[in-house]
Amino acid sequence: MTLNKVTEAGIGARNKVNILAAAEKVFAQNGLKGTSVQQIADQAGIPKTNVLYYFKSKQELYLAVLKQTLSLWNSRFDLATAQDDPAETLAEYIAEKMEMSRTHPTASKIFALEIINGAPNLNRYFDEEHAQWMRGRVAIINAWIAQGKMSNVDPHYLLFHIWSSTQHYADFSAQVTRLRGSKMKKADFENATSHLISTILSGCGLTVPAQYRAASNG
Amino acid sequence: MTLNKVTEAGIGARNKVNILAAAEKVFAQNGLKGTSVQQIADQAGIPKTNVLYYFKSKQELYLAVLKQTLSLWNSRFDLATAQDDPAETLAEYIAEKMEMSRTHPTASKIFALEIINGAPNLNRYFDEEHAQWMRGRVAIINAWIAQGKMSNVDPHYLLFHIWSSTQHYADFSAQVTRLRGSKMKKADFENATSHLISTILSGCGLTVPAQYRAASNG
DNA sequence: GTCTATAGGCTGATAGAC
DNA sequence: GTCTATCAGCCTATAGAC
Repeated sequence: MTLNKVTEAGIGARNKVNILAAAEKVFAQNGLKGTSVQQIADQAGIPKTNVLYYFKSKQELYLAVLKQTLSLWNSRFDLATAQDDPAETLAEYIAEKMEMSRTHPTASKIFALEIINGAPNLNRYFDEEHAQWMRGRVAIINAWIAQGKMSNVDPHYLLFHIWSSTQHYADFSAQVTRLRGSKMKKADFENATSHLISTILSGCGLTVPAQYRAASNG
Repeated sequence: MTLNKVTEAGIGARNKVNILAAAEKVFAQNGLKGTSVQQIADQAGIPKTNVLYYFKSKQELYLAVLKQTLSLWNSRFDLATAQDDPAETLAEYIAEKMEMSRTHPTASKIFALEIINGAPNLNRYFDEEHAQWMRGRVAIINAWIAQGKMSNVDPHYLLFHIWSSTQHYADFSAQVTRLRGSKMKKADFENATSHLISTILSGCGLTVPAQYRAASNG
C-alpha cells in the first residue's frame, strides 16, 4: 500500500515534470493563447488527454509553468545590504542574469510574453513579492548613493537597464543569432557579460572588480 | 466613372487603415497565432468578413502590419559616417529609440513577439536589409574606434545594448508601470533617456553632448 | 493511469444575397 | 462594398471503457 503510493507518486511526479518541460518549451514560442494542448502533448510525446489528466486545464498548466519560472528569479542580490560593495554586488547580479539568459532562455521568454500581454496572470506577484523586492533594492541603492559609494542614478532606471540588457540575449536570441551570423556560445556570453558590467558600472561611477574584468583587456 | 473609382479607392484606403490600426493593437498583445480575426474585427468595429474582404487571410494582414512596423525603424543613424561624432550620433540614436518606445509601443511589441516566436516571418528582412544595415553600422563604429574617438567596445554588443534598454520601455511597459507605481509620462521618458545616454556613452569612453545632459545635473 | 470517443464551441475562410 | 449563412477543421475539456 505504502509502496504502491510511492510508486504512483513517482509516476505522477515524473509525468508532471515531463509535461511541465514540454509546456515551457511550447509556451515560450507563442504564449498562453497561441499554444494548444495538442502541441504540448506532441512535444511531451503523450496523448492530449494525459496532459489534461495531470493538469485540469491549459490555464492551470500555464500557471504552473509561470510559477516554476518565477522560482528561478532568485539571486544573491536579494540578500544584499547597504554595507555591501555596490561594484561587487551589481557586477555579480549582471553576471547571474546573463547566466540565466544562457541556461534558461525559455523561462525568460515566457516571462516576456506574459508581460507583453499585459501581465494578466502576474497581478498578485507584481503587487506583492516583486514590488516588495523592488522597494528593498531601491532602498539599498539609494543608501549606497547617500554613502557616496556610487554616483546619483535613479535606482528604477538602473534595475530596468540591467534586466533589459541581460534578458535580451534570451528573448531576442533569434535576432542576435541572425545578425551575428552564429549562435552565442559560452565564450560569447562571457564577452557580452563583460561589456555589460563594464558599461553599467561605468555609468554608476564604479570600477569593475578584478574578477569581472575581461581577460582580453589585460 | 473616374469619380466613382476615386471614391471607391478612398473608402478602401480608409478601411484598410482602420483595419491595420486595429490589427496592430490586437496582434501586439498575443501575436499572430494568439489573435483571431474576430478580435481584430471587433476592435475595428466591423464584421469579420469585411476584414477578410480587404486582406485575403490573417497571415496576409499580419505581414502588412509587420511591414508597416519595420518602416518605422528608420533613423538618422542609418546615414551616419565615420566622419561623424560618435557621442552626438549615439546619443541621438538612443533618444530616437526611446521616443519610438514612447510613441509607438505597439509596433515595438509586435516586433518583439515576432522575434520571440523565432522570427519566422523575418527571414528575408534579417538576411537582407537588416544584416546589411548591421554591417554598415559595425564598420562605422569600428572606424570610430580605430580613429581613437571612442573606446574599444564590440559594436554588436553595443547595438544590442541600445536596442534592448530602449525597447524595454515599450515591450515591458506593464512591468515598468506596476513597479514604478504610475505610468511613464513624457518627463519620465526624458529622465530614462538621460540615464541611458549617460551610461552607454560612459561605457564607450564618451562625454555626453550638452543638449543630451539631464537638466537636474546642472 | 491511459486511452478512445465525443461534446460543444470557436477558428479561418468562402458563397452568395443585397 | 457589406452583410448573413455556412463550411470544414481545430480547439478545450469531459465521459467512460480498459
